[in-house]
Amino acid sequence: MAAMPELPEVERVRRGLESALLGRRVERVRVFRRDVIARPSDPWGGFARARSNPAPGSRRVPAAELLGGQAVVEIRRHGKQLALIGDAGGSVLIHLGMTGQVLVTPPRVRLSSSDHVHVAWHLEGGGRVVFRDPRRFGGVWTCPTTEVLASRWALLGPDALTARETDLATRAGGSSRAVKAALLDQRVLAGVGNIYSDESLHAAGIHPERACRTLSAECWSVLARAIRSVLEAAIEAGGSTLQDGMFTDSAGVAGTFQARHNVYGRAGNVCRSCGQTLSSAIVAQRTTVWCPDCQPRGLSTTCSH
DNA sequence: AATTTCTCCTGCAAGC
DNA sequence: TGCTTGCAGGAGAAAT
Repeated sequence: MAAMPELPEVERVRRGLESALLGRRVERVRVFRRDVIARPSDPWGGFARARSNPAPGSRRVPAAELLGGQAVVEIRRHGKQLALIGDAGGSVLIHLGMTGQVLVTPPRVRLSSSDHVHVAWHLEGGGRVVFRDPRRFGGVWTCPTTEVLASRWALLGPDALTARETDLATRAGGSSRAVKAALLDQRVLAGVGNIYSDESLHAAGIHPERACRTLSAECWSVLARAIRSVLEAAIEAGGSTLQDGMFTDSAGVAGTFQARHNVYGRAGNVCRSCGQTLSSAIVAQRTTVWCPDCQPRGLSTTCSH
């Protein structure tokens, strides 16, 4: 029901920011909520930040640390994370969490923290980029150098858009966990969340509860290909925007891939491939939907393809 | 050591 | 109609 930015949605945002922000200089930065900002060097990488505004003892973040006065020279993405690179070498890492958005808005639209806008970057010559996130599972991390950014991203697995079967088999192959749990683990594979794990497993014909160690090399290969093709199709369709859908790209445009979901959100409906009723259960703490015919639970070491 | 469960937060929907 | 309850989930911390 909620709309979660996974890799395709973040990639749409990245592309939008590339056209709106690249080469532009940040004139002024406004911070409405200090507690969404941290540094990778903060305790636990700043993830366990205090939840009050401002957090007790939290510092005022210098504008230069948030790209103030700098031109944006590059916009990168790894998995679900986005980074704006400034011409002084520093960068701002943004994670959208569940309900985060990065929007390019006209300067005259009035903003406040009651709109859940937490940070606003005013651009030289007009225009503005804002980070808003009602549920505040997302956040902003300031990285003094691209090395700091790279070291943080090194904690993640390979980007799901380019990951190969050997990446998956090496990082998860021997595990007893359910294959869905492995796909959701960002240290295994970066960028896949609940929607695209279910869609990919359906496309690959693999049951979400199959233990990783029961998957053959052939299965991992089929799965890696399915992940890439599902993500590519989703990017092409502008990502998935669900009913209470927070997700839009940086211009506020919703995606259309939700209309092509084959399993996510369709429990009890019929499988579009075979007509069987789709099953649902909690797997890896997430609502999970699959087709009992297309994705046999079987203990065999081959997938259904 | 590996894996599972709990927690954070808000808005929407279902149920009485 | 208006309240309460439940649910959605990314990812670290805590528990197993």
